[in-house]
Amino acid sequence: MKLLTKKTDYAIRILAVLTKNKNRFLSAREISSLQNIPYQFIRQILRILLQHNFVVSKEGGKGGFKLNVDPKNISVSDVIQYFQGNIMLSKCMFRKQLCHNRSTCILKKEINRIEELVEKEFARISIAKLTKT
Amino acid sequence: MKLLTKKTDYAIRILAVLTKNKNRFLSAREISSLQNIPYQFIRQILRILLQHNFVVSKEGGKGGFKLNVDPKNISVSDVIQYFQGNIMLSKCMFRKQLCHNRSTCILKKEINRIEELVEKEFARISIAKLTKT
DNA sequence: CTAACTGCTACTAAAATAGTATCAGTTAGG
DNA sequence: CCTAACTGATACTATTTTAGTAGCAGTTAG
Repeated sequence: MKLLTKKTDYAIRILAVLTKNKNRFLSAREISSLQNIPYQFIRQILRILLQHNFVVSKEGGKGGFKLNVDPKNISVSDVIQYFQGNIMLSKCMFRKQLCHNRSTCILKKEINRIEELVEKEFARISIAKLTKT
Repeated sequence: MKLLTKKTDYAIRILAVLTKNKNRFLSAREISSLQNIPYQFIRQILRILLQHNFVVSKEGGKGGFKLNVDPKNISVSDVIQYFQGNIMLSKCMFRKQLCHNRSTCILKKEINRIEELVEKEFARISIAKLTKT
């Protein structure tokens, strides 16, 4: 049961670090060494965070990344969305062949219910909450 | 977010079929065609179910597998245990390097909490419940 | 005796995750 | 106006996990 991949985990940690340094640009290199995340990997993650406007960037010397949203308004499930795809993806792939099989359908229903539960729980955890001392 | 692997999913479906045929031995071949599960794959899964005494087997012609427990007493999380390993495995792998980083620890704590929640939910779903018409 | 079974071991294939390399373009600061 | 320190973007490779296969030895009903 791996709820979060490393990418997601790193992304959250990056956002947490940026939250603690709201007012300046942190370079990929800097965050990488602060959090022990491989440099090239962090660059990839930062680009995704950038694309989804979680952060803004500044190019050139002394450039880097800065938070672009209120950490109260980013939840772990928002991050999951972009790094692991939609949290709710099991749409009864067995429908055609197997819905005559009642137990399969019930299982899918239960899984969906639990996935929703997980999603809600992650939605309640904001980056702000994680960085609160 | 994939809560169940195919192996687990199949295992549950196998147990459900066996529940519906409590009083006779079903061969791997039979279950395979009933549930559209690849034959060799199902054999693997059945062997694991056997090793953990979920089922008993009979060798030779007309042999096969039969449920060995009360389906009320098998939960989805029991099955997960054997096919996906312990549901609760994230033991703060970052402890050494990162627990000075408060946010990481809080995240781990939250993940653990959610994993526990998932485990409890799956524990409440028995095979009997899944096969109830 | 043999076809239909299971027991067991050891594979291969495919997909997802994790991590790397590299080049082009930007900019602060000497 | 050069250059070192940056980001933008693309395209890889490596590792791990999941999914599925092959095949032989031994058992048993008929």
